Amino acid sequence: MRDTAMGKGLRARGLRLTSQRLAIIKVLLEADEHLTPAEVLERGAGDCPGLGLTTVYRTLELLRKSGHVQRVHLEEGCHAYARLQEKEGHHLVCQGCHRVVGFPCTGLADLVDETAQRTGFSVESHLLELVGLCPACQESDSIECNAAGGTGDLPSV
Amino acid sequence: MRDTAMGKGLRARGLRLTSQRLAIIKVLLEADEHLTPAEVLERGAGDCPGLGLTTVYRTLELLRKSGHVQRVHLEEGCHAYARLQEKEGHHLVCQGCHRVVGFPCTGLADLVDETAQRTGFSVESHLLELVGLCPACQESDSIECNAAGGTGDLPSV
DNA sequence: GTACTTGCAAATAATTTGCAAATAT
DNA sequence: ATATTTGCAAATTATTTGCAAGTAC
Repeated sequence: MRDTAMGKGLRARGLRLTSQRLAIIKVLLEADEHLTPAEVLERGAGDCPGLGLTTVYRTLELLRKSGHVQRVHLEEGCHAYARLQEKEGHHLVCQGCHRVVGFPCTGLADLVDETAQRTGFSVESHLLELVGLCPACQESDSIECNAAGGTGDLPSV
Repeated sequence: MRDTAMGKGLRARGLRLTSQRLAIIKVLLEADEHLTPAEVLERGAGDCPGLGLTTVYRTLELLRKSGHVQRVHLEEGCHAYARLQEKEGHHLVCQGCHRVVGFPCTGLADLVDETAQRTGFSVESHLLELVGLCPACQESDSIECNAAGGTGDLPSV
């Protein structure tokens, strides 16, 4: 863990690599899904007994600030975390198993430019999140392995 | 208010148009920014004294389910609400004054299709939010009319 | 008249902070 | 050796729920 991008990222900022932080990084690297702080705690406690929720919150925030982890925004229950998996990470989230796959945001530039021109806004960043079903969850008859449920009960986007 | 899309939307669902709901709808229609439930309460209380926060939460949720209002996701302090302003609403949010402008998501289809093919996911919906500065806030020297502050202190997307 | 709504108060859940003890470097 | 980090407990903040009273239709 010490030599991962996350580990190096922390050191580069003059931060210390404690056993707690290493355990949290390990959890994030091994997870395919987005995780809440409580879930990170649960998994991390395996490697690091006595790990505290406060530390998890603080470490996730450090990793977010150094750009290694990103918040995943969900209609219900916001603020889960997932690591960035490819350059320029945006997230593709599975409704069934919560797996998160990153993808680059190429192809968005035109839309952003056009919108910026039309509105006069200067666009500094963007958040793009696709929601759907991963191959495995499509097969296993939709949402049966599900946890977070649907998005609502009427039309939306 | 009774004849607005929001008002009709509620009636269409067999819901009643109470003074509280009308006041909340008015607040949303008159706001250019995204608002937290507490802010909606504060403004709505002008028209409807005694309006309760519980009612605001419940009404925003009803409007969200009927597709007239959407949650705006922010890195810090998620879960503000803004009305949908154009078809297929996505949001362009001003960091300075929190104004929210909607825009249609045309141009995203290719990216979505390509990503779906590459990953095998079936994509059911997406969340796109652009963040930047509106024309007014660009002039008045960036973030001076600001409230929510920056996004962090290191690189990100 | 009746079913839907409201607002209060209380319950829950999520997140942050103060601080003394522990620890990485 | 020392500044950073931890974890507890407590404080905050956000959101939800039960329920009797009120109200739109």
